Amino acid sequence: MPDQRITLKDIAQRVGVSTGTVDRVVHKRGHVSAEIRDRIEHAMKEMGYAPNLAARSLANNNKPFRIAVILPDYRQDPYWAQPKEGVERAAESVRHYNVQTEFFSFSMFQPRDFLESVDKALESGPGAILAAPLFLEEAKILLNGCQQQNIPLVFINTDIEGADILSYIGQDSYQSGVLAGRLLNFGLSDGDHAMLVNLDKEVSNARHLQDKERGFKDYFNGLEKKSIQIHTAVLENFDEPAFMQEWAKRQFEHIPRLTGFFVTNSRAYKLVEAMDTAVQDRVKIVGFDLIEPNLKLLAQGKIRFLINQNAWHQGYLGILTLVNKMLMSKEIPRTQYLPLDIIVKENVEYYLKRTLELPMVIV
Amino acid sequence: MPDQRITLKDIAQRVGVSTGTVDRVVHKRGHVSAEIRDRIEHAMKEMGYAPNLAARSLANNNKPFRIAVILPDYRQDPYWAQPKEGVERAAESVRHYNVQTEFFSFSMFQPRDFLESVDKALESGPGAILAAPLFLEEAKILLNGCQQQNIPLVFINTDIEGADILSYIGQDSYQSGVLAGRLLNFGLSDGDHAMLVNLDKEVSNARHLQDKERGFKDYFNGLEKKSIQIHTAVLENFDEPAFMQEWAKRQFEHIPRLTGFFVTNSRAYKLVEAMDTAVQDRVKIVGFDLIEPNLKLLAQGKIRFLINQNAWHQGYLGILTLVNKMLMSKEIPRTQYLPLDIIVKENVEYYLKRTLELPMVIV
DNA sequence: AATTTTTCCGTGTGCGCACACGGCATATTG
DNA sequence: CAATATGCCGTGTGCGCACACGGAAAAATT
Repeated sequence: MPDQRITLKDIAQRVGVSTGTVDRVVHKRGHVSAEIRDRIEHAMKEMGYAPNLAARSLANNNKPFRIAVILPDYRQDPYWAQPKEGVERAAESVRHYNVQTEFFSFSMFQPRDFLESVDKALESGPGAILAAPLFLEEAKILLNGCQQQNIPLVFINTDIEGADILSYIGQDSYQSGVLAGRLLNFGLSDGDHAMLVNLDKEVSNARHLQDKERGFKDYFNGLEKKSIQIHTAVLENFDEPAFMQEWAKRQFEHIPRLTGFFVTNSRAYKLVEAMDTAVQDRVKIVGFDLIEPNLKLLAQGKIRFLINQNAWHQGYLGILTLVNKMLMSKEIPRTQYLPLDIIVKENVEYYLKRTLELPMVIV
Repeated sequence: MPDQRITLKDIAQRVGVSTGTVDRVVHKRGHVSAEIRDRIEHAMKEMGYAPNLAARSLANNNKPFRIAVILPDYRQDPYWAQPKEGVERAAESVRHYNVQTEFFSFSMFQPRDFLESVDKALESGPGAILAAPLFLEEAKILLNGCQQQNIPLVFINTDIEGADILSYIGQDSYQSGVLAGRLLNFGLSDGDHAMLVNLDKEVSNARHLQDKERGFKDYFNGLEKKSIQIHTAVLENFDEPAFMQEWAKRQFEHIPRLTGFFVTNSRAYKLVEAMDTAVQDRVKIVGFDLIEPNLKLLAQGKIRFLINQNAWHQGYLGILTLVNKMLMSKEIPRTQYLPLDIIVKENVEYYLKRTLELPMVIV
């Protein structure tokens, strides 16, 4: 590694031009003859020039970079507080670069509300947009708007196949289903029944839920030694305790050997609440996400495993990705899968801490 | 959040002094009257001053910050390639700050060699030191040296209780033992026997191995429903296949229901290699770390679980911690526990990727 | 009281980069 | 051929901070 950093001036001296000319080449701002441009580019390669990002950000410090963040309202679902906090943390740590964030929240079951937020966000004339595109059709409006105004866009939580975005940050839904199968399987015996439970309202419009289901079933189909029968349920009324309890009771009557559940989103706690205490201790449940009600049940042993979707990091990385691209001119991969953390009572502590004391210098 | 960032100049104008005076207060360099110092400090709090780190690093850019890195030779043990790579990656990403790293490797079973590296490192006059203090007694020499020369020190992998260092970065050894117990327990039935295996040469001098053992045993002692008997083995000759095979054979003769193993470091693969194929498929093994030979056996199902010690991140965070402290004046916690990632075949992929495509911005 | 020392504070420069501005050539036009 | 336009390039300034330097005032010494 080179001992001394190469600067614009070094390149300029080597080629015999001024720093201004080198700068024009670096930023492809034209007004440089082809010959000199070639010589400069050649020298940059040869000497291994890399811009000093600190200096660059200093020189750019006058103009703010505003990022519009479109996320569901966290008051409707505690899950969405996590990406929000990640965004805030990231924003805090890139404030030196004059990065500003503005939130546009929407009601997570109302596509129209999402569209409204999209409009507001676009009208605010942002330098970039970070969004969780929960609704497939409505997300296309957002995609169009960004394309027309040439605004870079990052998706978190939900990807849209073929969408022309800067990057998707989230998990591999299919594989998380497979993993859930594997984890649930630890607690099941040959001949047991397991059930996949969707506690959501837009399942048919939510690709990632379908992917999880596919992965889950594929895992059990691939088993050789055991035979586990899989059932599926979609419950849109997950917010009505009476209904849920009635439903749960019926399931155990119909399926005596029903011993495992996989809840495909962060609402596993709602399933637990629908069961009698005795049943809670008997069944094995695998769910998602480190939100408060789930954590409590994990500690009590009523939820066996949680898979961490790293929602906090989705927000955090989302902001950093945009900053990297727009301010640092770094290349960004189209898909950034976050790990599928397996959480049990014995290791949960360290995942909770992590979001608080993250490194501050990030690279 | 304030729209416009507060600068030294703002403070200076407000108080009615020059930026130089404010700067002296910021850096506690003295030569400022008590009254003006108070007024400046007051103004800084009131206006919410935070230094522009980019500008600070620019202004400091002339003097390199050299970090000496004292790690075991990775050619003796693939595990140690991981922190090394983490260090290199971090070094690469803070090169803008004129940070330089120099490696001083030592033979991991020879305390004398460690001391030699310590001497060399100290003589090189580094701005900070990152070390893995494998040997308790010898590490104290390092501690003394750093204290005398006032060199900030970060430990990874192994902590030393009460040591006056900037920070320890690694895992909670005790808890990783508990977690290993929990994971192994999935595959054990009432009456089974399990064995904790130390494949190492300095066990009595290695606190973290003892902590893991304690955690592991505590877990099984706390079980209510099952009764699992725990055995312990220390094998210093883990590098002699003939010896290992002979040893393994004897164990199964003596303990017919021996079905689970917990290998307390990254050498689980050496245990597997000591067994017949049929036995390999029957026993349940929990080990540590995502190194090549382990990964292969994990994919084959011959290792059930790996606990990720996040060795790569230990190196990575180690460097960032020092940079944060010394160049950014950030406060650093004495202990930075990394999560205990549970790795199975179904989620291993994302942990391997993560080290390659980490975020890139600097703060 | 004159000098020296000490205390305290302002000024100036540079870090590497971005970009506006202006100037010198050469090309274009009447 | 003069006048204007255009392409190319150098110069200068500022971003916010760190720190060396020097000067003025106050304190201590002779």
